[in-house]
Amino acid sequence: MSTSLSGTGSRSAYHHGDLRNALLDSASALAREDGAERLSLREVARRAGVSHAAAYNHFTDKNDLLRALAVRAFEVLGQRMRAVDAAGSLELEDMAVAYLLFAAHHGAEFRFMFQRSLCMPEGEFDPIEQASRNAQAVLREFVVKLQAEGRLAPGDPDEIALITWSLIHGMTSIFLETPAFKGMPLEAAEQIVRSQFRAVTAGLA
Amino acid sequence: MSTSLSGTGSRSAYHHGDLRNALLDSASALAREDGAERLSLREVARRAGVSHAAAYNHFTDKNDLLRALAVRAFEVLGQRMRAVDAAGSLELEDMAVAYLLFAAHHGAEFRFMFQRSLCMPEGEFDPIEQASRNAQAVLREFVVKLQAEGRLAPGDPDEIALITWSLIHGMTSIFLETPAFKGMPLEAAEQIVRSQFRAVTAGLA
DNA sequence: TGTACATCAGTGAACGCGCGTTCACTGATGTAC
DNA sequence: TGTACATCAGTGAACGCGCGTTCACTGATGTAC
Repeated sequence: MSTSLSGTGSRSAYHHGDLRNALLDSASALAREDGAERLSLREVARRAGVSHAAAYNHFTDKNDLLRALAVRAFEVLGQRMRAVDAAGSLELEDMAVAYLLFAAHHGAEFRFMFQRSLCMPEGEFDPIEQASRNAQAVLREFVVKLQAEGRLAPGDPDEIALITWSLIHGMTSIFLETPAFKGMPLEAAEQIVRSQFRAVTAGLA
Repeated sequence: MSTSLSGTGSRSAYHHGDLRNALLDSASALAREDGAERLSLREVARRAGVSHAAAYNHFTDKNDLLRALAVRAFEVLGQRMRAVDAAGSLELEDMAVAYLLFAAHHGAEFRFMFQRSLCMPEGEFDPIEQASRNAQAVLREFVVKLQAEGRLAPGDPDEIALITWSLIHGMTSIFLETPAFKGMPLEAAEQIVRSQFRAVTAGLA
């Protein structure tokens, strides 16, 4: 994601090739280092090695960039979850772990994904909301599959997916935010999530 | 909390009486309205009806004010939890509900309490960490009491308190942050927390 | 293959703004005698 | 009870700063002929 779309690197520095994604990468790295709320567009551009005005060729304004960051993150999350499904998993806990791992590796984006006030939507159409729904749809499809396989009790898949999503999100938040868990090795967190999820799934099966 | 400590209101506007708490109240209200990350000291003072320099008679700088906000919030949370204990409760779920209600009513402070980057401690001594430990100590004492009463299996109370705290915090975070749950009536959230906690306690008893 | 030109995607100077912080000041209050 | 004075807790002007955004510009690239 941090490599240029031009691939060859033959583009001159002047015409960057994929400045849009490079800016998002810078924003993500800076958010990780300094905190999401201290992000400035000028610093993002500086880090991407470009003048601060250059960003306006790719985003209408600062909020647009931040929103794009959240949208791109939701797309990556969706990919990770789709990969779990495609790999033939039949366990909800695999989805939960995919979510956990994504959050652990993209803690900075995570803030923008769920804390709307950081990049207030302003308009009637909220692209982050749409991206969020797309990711949740992956979980819904997975729930439908598990029901078809008899791994999950029948019932409104929307409702089950919502509850499951919330549970996954909540458990992940604990590991990201609770001071006592922050330094925990990822493998240990993964094991806890798995055992909790087995208990829950037993209840839903 | 928004009333002056002087009580009588006889103090002139010039000598405010309890500007320190008034500033914290303003900060809390503004954080709720505009988002914690957009808080400015000048706006806080403006809202308290005072010049922006006045704040420096009560706080060394902006971060000091934000830290004090988090500390005060932890103290209130501790009081709420102590009240549950003092009322003779023998159920972990009562503590969980107290936590949930506190968070629901103090969502703005909640951010400062757990998101250290908003008011970076800077120094060797972190007053927020201390305040946090004080609040957690209340839960620990409660766990000890439940164990003495035979309501909870014996075991290291520190460990049990930590797990319980994390669970409470995680569940609360779900209700505060997950879009699907944000608009949920508080009573409904309370019922969910209670039923979840009964299940967990059954496992720990 | 060369040339003219439109377009794309950068640059850097400039703007106004609100911010955090400092400062000399002053009005209000409390205390000593 | 009055007066002198120290202290407390405000005021408002001023500072420098980094920010988001705009602008005229220009270099690099792609296309038509």
